[in-house]
Amino acid sequence: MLKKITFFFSHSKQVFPFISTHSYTRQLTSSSYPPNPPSLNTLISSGNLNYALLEMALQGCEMGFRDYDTILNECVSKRAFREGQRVHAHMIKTNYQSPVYLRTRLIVFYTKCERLEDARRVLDEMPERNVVSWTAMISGYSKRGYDSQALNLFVQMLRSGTAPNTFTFATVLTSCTGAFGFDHGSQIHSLIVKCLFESHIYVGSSLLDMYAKAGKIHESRGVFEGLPERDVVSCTAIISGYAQLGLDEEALGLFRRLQREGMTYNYVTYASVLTALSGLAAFEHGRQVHNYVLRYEVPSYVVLQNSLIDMYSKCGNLTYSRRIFDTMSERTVISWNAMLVGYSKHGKGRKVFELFELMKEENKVRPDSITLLAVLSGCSHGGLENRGLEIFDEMMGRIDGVEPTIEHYGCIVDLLGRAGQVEKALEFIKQMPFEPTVAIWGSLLGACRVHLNVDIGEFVGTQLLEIEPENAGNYVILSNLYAAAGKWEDVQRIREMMKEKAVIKEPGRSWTELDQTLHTFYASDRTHPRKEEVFGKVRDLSARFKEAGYVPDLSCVLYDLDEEQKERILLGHSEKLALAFGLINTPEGKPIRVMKNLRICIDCHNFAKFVSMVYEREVSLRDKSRFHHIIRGVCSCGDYW
DNA sequence: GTAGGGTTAG
Repeated sequence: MLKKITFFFSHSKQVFPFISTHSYTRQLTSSSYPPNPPSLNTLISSGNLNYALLEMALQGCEMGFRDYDTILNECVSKRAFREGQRVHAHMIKTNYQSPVYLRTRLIVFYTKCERLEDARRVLDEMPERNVVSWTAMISGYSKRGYDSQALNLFVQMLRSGTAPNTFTFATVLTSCTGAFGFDHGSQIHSLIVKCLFESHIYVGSSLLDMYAKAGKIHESRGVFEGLPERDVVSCTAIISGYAQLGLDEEALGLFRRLQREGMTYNYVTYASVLTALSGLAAFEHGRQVHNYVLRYEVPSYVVLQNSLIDMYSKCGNLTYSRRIFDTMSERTVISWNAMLVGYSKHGKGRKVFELFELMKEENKVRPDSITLLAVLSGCSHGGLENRGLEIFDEMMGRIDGVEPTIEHYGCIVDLLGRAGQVEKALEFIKQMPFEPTVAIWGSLLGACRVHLNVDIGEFVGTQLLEIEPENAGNYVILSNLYAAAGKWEDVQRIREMMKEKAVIKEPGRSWTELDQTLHTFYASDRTHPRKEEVFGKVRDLSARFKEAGYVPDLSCVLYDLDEEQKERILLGHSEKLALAFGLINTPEGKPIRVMKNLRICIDCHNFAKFVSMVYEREVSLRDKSRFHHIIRGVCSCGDYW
């Protein structure tokens, strides 16, 4: 199938008007000494909080509503916790009867200073509350990620008979995430409809985002299309909804449509567009976005740089990623993680380790759970088993360190399995404080296949088929293992089981970029306009490679067919079609880049090695989880993935 | 006095 992404940044002048930054300095003229001592409000608004507080104390001040209001406002904007606390104490000491308005300010003050318990105490002690005080507290919980507290408080608010307003709904919907997000969110949606707020732009964008995050993209789109007006946030929310679900082409298509319709965008929109481009590995398009972003320096520039690091890495160009990383004036933990993950997925274990050391040395940003995942997986794939184990032990032993999750344990299973220590990996699984997941069994099964451990492989495979009988991939790996061990009866048995139970979820799809167009191929594709030419090329390649020693791995086909038919199926694999297409259309010596939506099969991996040897081409193949850089028949993955 | 979208992994 031919999918062309139109060159959607071609009208740069209208689309991205040049943004000039004006800076001007305002000379503050110093006035003569004031004839009268400054009033409390003047002191506060001049920003001299401490002086204001001192005045307050010295005068044993009779503070009024306006004084408290102004000073608390100042404390909120400066996040001045100690000072605000003193103001609160002053209110209590002088027995000031705060109105709802000021108590709400106190709630906001405490939530902004991340003192949720203090904020809640203020709310709980209020003699009367209104919708704003409830919403301020709900918002405090939501922003800090205390979703269940936010939802509980929302329910309490409803029970108290206070009607939510648009602020409340827009806020509380952001806490509808995770396992029950959709249940809560759709109930709240009903309330919104009843209150006639469905068309409200803030409520609507929060609502469509809730649906998108729950994976209900049709509902999300429905809300979006029903909005009477659109703005940058609602447009970005729907685009990012598609992108985050991996519906990259849809995200870009919608972006183009909205762009034609005159949508405005900002750095968040760019970040979402980059996510979609990364998914497609659309290098040239990504580079264009980079060009525009360079002119779009905003305070959140670091977010965009993080997206760019990731985009270049997912497009196979780590050099560009590192260049951005090195020139950043400020780095967040995400910047480090994006770079570390990049090295790790490209199989560059030593680079991962070096960068991690640099991160610790710089000591500006604390490693988090994702950092450790990247480092452990990098060590595992880069042959640095001992380093990986050391880091894991260190992590377990430290109080201030990262709490190990099941994923971290999974990395260690992978690391041991990859190093050939299959028994040790099994022991490790048995001692974990977690129930093993399908990912963990799957990783060990892969190790059993590579290291030909049929006994453990059988045990692991059986566990896996029980937990996840519908996943066709598990049958394939187990069958590969039996085939490699020459146990043909078992291969037959697995094939029968698969026919009975397995569901092939997603069809294999590969694509390659040529002249800013993505050419997509499905297995045994009959839709691409140049299919005859491509199939012919694959057949030629196969014949040529056989002379050089290529033997088709028929164990990758689980259908009950004769050998000739099996070979025909193998030759129709989408990766081979995309590789052949790349060979036809690119000049000699140019690296070939192919992307695949699933994991690459053993036979195609081997086929790609022959492409690299016979044609002396570098082949870069990105599958679902990692890169395979193949040079002269040797793959960066070390034949283990 | 209260509000919506974003970047790393899976």
